[in-house]
Amino acid sequence: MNAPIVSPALTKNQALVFDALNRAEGPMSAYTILDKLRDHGFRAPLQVYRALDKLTEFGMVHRLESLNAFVACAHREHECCGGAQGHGHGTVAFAICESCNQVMEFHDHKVDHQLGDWAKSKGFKPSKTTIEIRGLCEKCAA
Amino acid sequence: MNAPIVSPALTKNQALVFDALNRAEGPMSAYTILDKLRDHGFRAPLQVYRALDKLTEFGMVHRLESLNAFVACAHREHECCGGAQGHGHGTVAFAICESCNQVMEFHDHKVDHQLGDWAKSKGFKPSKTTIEIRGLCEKCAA
DNA sequence: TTAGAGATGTAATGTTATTACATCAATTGC
DNA sequence: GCAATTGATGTAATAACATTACATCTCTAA
Ligand SMILES: [Zn+2]
Ligand SMILES: [Zn+2]
Ligand SMILES: [Zn+2]
Ligand SMILES: [Zn+2]
Repeated sequence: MNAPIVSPALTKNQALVFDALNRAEGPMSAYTILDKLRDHGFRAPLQVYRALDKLTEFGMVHRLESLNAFVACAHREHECCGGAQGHGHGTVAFAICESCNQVMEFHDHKVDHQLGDWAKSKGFKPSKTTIEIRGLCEKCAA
Repeated sequence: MNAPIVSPALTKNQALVFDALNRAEGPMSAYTILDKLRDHGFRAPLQVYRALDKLTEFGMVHRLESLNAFVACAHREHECCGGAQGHGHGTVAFAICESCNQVMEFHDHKVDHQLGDWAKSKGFKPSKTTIEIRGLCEKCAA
């Protein structure tokens, strides 16, 4: 099954974590989230990790592998390139500014299809694809 | 400066780590490498991390972000898509089998250029790009 | 010969993630 | 109503990954 099109009802902990990520300006580590939620009763890492697992499964949150951190989903496109991954669309990519920590989430058909073609040609069956560009955003590169 | 075309002379520790990675069938974590090299005098994680840093800088080793692990470079292509990254070629991508842990390293012009175009259009200056496809290799998917 | 740069050794610490086990709450079937 | 199941939660302990700090050591260039 793919992730549901409509966001599922969140549990209390999931809602707290999702809210924290939405308020944040950039990605946060699980332990940073934990610290932000201590006032709301969070005491242990597992409370955060469990919520993040579900939110990721729902496609509402993405994990940035090169940062060991998490961001709320920011994609604004229609469903496309439907596949086994993500929010019912194809692979998501991220551009991460190493100066201001801003993250841009985007989806690129051509990249997605090209990687899909490569996989097909090799008989490789993708389950999850990570694309992360580290560098400097326009503002910070100036 | 880009990485040198010719591999530089390696220090003793760098050579030991590189050799361990080349002998390995798949990616290894820094601590796994440490354990393999205890007989050769390695005692602390930092000895491994320092060597890995240099080898990565030389383009002889790649870090797999989604695994927190390292592989010896396996690319066999000519220099192309020259850029600020890697061994004098463009971005490298990896397909990682979650069943047998085999890793395929490849370079795809179209993907590279497409991501480069996206960056250009946004004024983003890439320093390092990570592309990792997790899934099942042909053999394991059968 | 001495000052600087780079490599090394070691210990301690910091950061990220998981395992194990107990408990609680909502749902289902009887 | 009342077990049985399922999923969410709480807590502690531990595992896995990575860095900081500091002391040597070696080579080389002035
Ligand atoms: Zn998204
Ligand atoms: Zn920036
Ligand atoms: Zn390579
Ligand atoms: Zn396989």
